[in-house]
Amino acid sequence: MTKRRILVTAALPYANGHIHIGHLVEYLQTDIWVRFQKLRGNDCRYMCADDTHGTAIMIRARQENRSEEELIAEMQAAHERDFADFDIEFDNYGSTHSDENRALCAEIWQSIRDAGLVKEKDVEQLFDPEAGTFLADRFVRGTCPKCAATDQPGDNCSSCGTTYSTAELVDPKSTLSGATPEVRSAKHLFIELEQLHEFLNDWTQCGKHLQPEIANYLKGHFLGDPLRDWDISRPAPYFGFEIPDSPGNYWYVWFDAPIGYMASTKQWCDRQGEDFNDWWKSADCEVHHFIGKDITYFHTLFWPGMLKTAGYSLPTKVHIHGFLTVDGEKMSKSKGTFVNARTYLNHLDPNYLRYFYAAKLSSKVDDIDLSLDEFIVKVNTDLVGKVVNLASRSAKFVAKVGLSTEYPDDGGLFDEAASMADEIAQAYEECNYSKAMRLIMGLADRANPYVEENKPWELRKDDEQAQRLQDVCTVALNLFRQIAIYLSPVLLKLAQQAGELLNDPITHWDQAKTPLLGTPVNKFKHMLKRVEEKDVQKMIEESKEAGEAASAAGDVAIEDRWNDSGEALTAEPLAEECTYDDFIKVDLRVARIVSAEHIAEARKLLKLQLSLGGGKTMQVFAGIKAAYEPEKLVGRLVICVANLAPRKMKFGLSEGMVVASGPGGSEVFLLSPDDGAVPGQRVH
RNA sequence: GGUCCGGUAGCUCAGUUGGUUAGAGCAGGGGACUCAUAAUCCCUUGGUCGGGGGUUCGAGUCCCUCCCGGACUACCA
Repeated sequence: MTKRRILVTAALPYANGHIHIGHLVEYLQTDIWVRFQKLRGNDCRYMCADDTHGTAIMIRARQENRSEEELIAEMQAAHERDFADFDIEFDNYGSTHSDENRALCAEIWQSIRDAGLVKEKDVEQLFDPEAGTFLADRFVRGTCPKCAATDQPGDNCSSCGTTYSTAELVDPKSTLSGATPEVRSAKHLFIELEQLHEFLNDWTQCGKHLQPEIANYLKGHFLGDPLRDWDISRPAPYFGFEIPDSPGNYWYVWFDAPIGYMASTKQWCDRQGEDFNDWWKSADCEVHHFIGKDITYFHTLFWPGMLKTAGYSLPTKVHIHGFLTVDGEKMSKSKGTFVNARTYLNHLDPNYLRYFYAAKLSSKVDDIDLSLDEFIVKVNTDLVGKVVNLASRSAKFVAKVGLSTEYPDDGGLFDEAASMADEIAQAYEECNYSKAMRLIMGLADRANPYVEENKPWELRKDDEQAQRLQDVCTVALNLFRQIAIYLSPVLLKLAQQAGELLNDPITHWDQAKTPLLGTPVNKFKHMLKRVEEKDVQKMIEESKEAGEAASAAGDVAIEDRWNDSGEALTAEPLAEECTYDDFIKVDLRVARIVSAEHIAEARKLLKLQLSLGGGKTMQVFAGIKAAYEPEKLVGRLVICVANLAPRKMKFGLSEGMVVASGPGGSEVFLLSPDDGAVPGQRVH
């Protein structure tokens, strides 16, 4: 087989936060793939870097009163430690804030200019006069222009869900300084992606570069219409690279981040004496990107467009994975399931997570779930009970004599496992690790009965059976070694231990084809501890404490025996102060729901008739369908906004709103007055 | 509402181009063994393959339709 040259990247972690177990899905998925390729003898290189630019980094550095460089250096060191401790091994780990990246950005930019893809447009954006900076959407909060909810983010309303531009916000405030931002016009540079539409259509739809569901998604959501211009610049001040031919403007972080893949490769090439063009401008070299589904659009439209225009290799494949849930839910700081890599390492062996993720990952974009109970059971039964057990139950019987010099008759077990090498390899190659793990565990399931049937513990009692004993253990240890080879992309430590035990290092996939014979066998050393439930709990507890500390930071906690989580407050911080006059503008009334009905076509809305008493009624559409059965609402009292300007909705006129708390969906909680209140009473 | 992906044993899933009585691991029940990290081995309970139609000699597998779950995406006062 010819040796493939393969360049692999994982998405660059942002320098604004620590690595957590959600990130690790990707870095482990990629690391396993790279280790597999290397084990097969391919010339495969794993490149990554910290993503360091953007407003968020600039702001944080300011808040911490230090330079951006200091901040990103510290974060990068932390990232690299976390990765290394999870046995994630990069051939080069760089930074987007590097000379190599700056040079490559300039070169690619020039190509894009030369191709006539760049145009200038004025953009109105909010500017913070006190902080002296333009504000990205998330640094502005204000009143929703549609529903008048206060303290809403700059790009969409968390109350009514409307999306809008920051310039449309009513009474906007900068979250940096609290100042009222001014609308300022600034020149921005855009890439006219539409000029590459036909190319992108072909590239995304040809069936080779993307998973089918992703190709479909792009076709449905983007490629059906003209592609929008991509706003690629940000005016100063901005932490990043200034655009050489446009002083005062900086490349938007999403321009220079993927180029960071190349810059990291460049560093490696310079160090190794390799030719950069062999990796990025060669038809003989495959380029594989591993990313999460959240950044699909940058990697499947902009990035191929940039590479194409600049004359570099296009990605051979973009492998896209889903998100991690823990016990079926989004990771949650208050539940302690938002676990940082370091917190995990404080309590558990990284190999557990490597194996568990491998057992769960497929080539689909589906989210994967880390069920903590399943995690414990799976790791213990598969790795300890089935795999390691094979070695630990047979090694000591041959510690003195070593392995037999001829491979004994094992009923075809070894050959059978050897013949599965291609099928297992294929599963790894396709990123279908769950299938690979299933096949490998099947081998362990066949190996243990062999030991059982041949009873080495009885053979050792009879000196005349010494040869037979050695043979049986030779078989068991060779079956164990085969499994360790197949698992070595996932569990390199186990492969190392197997190599040490049998005095023959595992370095190549094909070692699984030939039994190991005649080598000495070392004293068996414990290979993998069982997962203890209490350690998992301690990890969750530590994460929970960290989450609580973060949300309580800045607030003086008074004694609170209910110990309510700070999550709700964090999700939706307090609005700015208002006056009594402001408050009384809103006429809140007690109302009785006199009818409530489903609207078949509406997913979130119920149609309500509210009575304020005396025959006065109002029709209200409320987004509570997922939380309440209409028949259970009829008759109850609620609080409504009675003087809200009526609004025409898809299903009719809504004349007010009922007030409720909660994040939305099925988590909506209507307010009720205490007993005694009657419809029509005003809330003061 | 649109697009896409799923719905197979209590749980996690496998079921190749439609082809014998639908499988595995785990969990549950019973037994055995003691070399091994209370690991292992044997036996065993358990499924109208989401529902209903259709195509076919034959459907978990193909077609239609409905129901349910998830993801993305409108709208959601």
